[in-house]
Amino acid sequence: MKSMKSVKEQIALIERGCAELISREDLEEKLKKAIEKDESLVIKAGFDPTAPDLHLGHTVLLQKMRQFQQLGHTIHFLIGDFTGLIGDPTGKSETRLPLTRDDIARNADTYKQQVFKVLDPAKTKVVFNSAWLGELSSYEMIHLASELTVARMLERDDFKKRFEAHRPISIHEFFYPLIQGYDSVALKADVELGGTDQLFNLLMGREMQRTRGMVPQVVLTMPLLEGLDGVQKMSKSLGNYIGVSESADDIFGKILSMSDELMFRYYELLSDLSQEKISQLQQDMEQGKVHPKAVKVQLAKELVVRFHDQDAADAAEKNFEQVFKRHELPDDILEKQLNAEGATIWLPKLLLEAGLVKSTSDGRRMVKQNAVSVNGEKVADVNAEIPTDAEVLLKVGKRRFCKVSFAPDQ
RNA sequence: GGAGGGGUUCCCGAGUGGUCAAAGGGAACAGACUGUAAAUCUGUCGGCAGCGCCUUCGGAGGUUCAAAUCCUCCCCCCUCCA
Repeated sequence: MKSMKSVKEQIALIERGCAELISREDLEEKLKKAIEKDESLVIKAGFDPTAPDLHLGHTVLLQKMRQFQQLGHTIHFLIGDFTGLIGDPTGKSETRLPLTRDDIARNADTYKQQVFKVLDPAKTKVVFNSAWLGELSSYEMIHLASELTVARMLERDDFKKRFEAHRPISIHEFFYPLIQGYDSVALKADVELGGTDQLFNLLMGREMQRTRGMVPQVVLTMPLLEGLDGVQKMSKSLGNYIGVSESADDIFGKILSMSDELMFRYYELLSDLSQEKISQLQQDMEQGKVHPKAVKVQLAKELVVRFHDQDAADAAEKNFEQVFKRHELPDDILEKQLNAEGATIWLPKLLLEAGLVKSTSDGRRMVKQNAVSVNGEKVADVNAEIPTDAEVLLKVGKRRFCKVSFAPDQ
């Protein structure tokens, strides 16, 4: 811890990109003490155990967590296996299925695998809130509930809206913020990180710590990253996400296909570039000094490097140029072997079996829409028959390829 | 416990006996134009050994030549009163 930076330097770094810091004075105080005593702060961030499929939206938070690690602090990566049973109240949350011990262990492994693409494992403690929450008796649980009033709960925006709209709020949903707050007590968290939508829950931790005479945690919220549609927040269920485990080509392609407007949002929230450099890029682009696509490529490469490596990023770029700019074939095309059941095969059927369309009807449509090519030649005839005596190269739309070979029918 | 409202294809949402695979919008997909950007225009948007046929409108029955539409029972959701 000898090399810990000054309070000022640390705060400057921590504040960057954040939505809200509550409060700066508290953080200063905590950092000062940490430096004096040569200790690291306990940084808490909670994650839902049900969807261990991290996407770029999560990494906004992870990046911030990594910064804390670089400053010498310890991350407590909290997997809300207990809270997961409740489900964060979203207003339309379905009843969660109870997770088994095995599920949780498996999910935790997946989490680690993905999280450590960003975080430093040596400075990360993975913890489960069932460890302490599972120990609470019903008496203690009810006692916990007595700490807060309904009116206080209704201050939470989401609850308030639902209450005013006469939409249902289940009692158990009140426990979510309560329990999340209690987690902070149990962990003795110094700082808790979360998305802006978590503000209420994060503040709850502050409040509950204060009630117990602890120095309340500092709350740091990060903006929510919009999904590829540019409107709704990135989420797996909306299908507008880029997963950290996706292939280099996919990450690259998805970044390139998003709107220019959105690109700078991604720069701000995801890039390691300094704010000044980002502004410079934006300015250069607006003045026509740089092509928007080049700016986008830079971002795409930075992210591919982060989740894969430099080689993968270069390859992805090369592949991309090859396929979309020069309309050539990608280097690695999915190959499939099918059984030849006759001398020829109906094209829509072939597309289906190659996995390029979801039904023969879909295949017919694609053919009709002039989206299909066989061995480089567009085929628009719905009744086309393809000979099964040679390998065929299929292409549907701009990015779906498959090389099919036929095995003699048994 | 009582009263009322509602469940339609991915989403919103029309449709109250045939002309309904079901209006309209959104999303999505494909084509043109591009930078796999935006905007715009066009088309598609249940399935199928292959265009005519099959299955869809919460579920199960029924009436009818004909049902998303009418009847019966059931399930689910919401609101108000208690």
